[in-house]
Amino acid sequence: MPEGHSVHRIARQFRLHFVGKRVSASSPQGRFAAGAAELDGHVMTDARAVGKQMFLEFDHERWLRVHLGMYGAWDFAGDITADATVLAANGRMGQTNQKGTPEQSGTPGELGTPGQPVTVDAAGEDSLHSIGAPRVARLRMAEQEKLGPGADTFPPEPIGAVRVRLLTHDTVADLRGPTACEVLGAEEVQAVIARLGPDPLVDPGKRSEDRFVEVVRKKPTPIGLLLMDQSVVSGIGNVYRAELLFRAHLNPHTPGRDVPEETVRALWRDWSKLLKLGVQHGQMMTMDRLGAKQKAAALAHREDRHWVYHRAGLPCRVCGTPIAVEMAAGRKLYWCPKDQA
DNA sequence: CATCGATGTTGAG
DNA sequence: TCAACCTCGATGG
Repeated sequence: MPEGHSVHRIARQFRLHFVGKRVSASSPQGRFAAGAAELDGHVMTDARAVGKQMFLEFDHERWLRVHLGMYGAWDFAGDITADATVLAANGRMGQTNQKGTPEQSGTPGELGTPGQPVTVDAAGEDSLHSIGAPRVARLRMAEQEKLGPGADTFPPEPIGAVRVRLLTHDTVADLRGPTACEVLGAEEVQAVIARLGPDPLVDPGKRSEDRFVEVVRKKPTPIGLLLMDQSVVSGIGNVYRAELLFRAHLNPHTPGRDVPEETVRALWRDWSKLLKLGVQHGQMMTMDRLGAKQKAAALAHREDRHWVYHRAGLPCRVCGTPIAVEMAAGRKLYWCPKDQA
């Protein structure tokens, strides 16, 4: 489900609350028992996102590669600091931990205690008003971010089929429903990354733009398919594709080699901009050209958030022409037949 | 409560 | 080109 911006957000969450800490790894569901055993007891040393893929590095040169696919998600709980902007937008501030945990709060070397859940005190807060209320924040990070039901003990019981649980002394991350989850060596990680097109946040600068332009401009493949090809450019999914093409006034069927070079460059720069914006806000912001009032509506209601995505048959926000939808490589492609003629 | 569809990728045919 | 993967919110009865 998540497109590139979500995966970058998740990697950041790991950098903030896991990197530098010793991790207890397990597979409550059982399907990743061997992989978890290989990571168990090691210190997480890095967390990186490339496109929709995430790589977690451990201190014995082993990496966990995770791809969330269609419905994968990470559930974070414990001493995590949620993004107030996003949670406010979702209208569920709940029991968010607002302590502002510093990045280096963890003590490397201290092991989590999976077998012995302990009741967590609302540290430094008066608990009289919160009797019966969950004290451990739970944050689900997939395509959307939202607070979960919370918990009274740390670590909380895994909910659902948890493929991997990564536990530190004060934080926990549960992975469910991923397309890919495997332990790799550094060389294998490099091989995976080498097969991916440029990611504007990983490879900023002109070299990446040139690479993207060069590849697109030599292919007969429709631009609507090229934007979804992770070997051409990383991180774009079905929503960003539709929105980028609309913003470029570009017909999705145009062969890559027929798209004017300046338009291809504009596409790359717009993707860079939307990706940064998405990471910043924790959700897709494809209608940044709007005024403040419309922007607020877009933040509050998902259905008001896009120019063309998921708007088949509805009037184009610019010209009123009904938005068209067609299947392209098994995915729904939305576009305005007039503004993207 | 059953069913459907989804922001993705892989591999079979 | 299509099913499988395996999750969950939206929708309908």
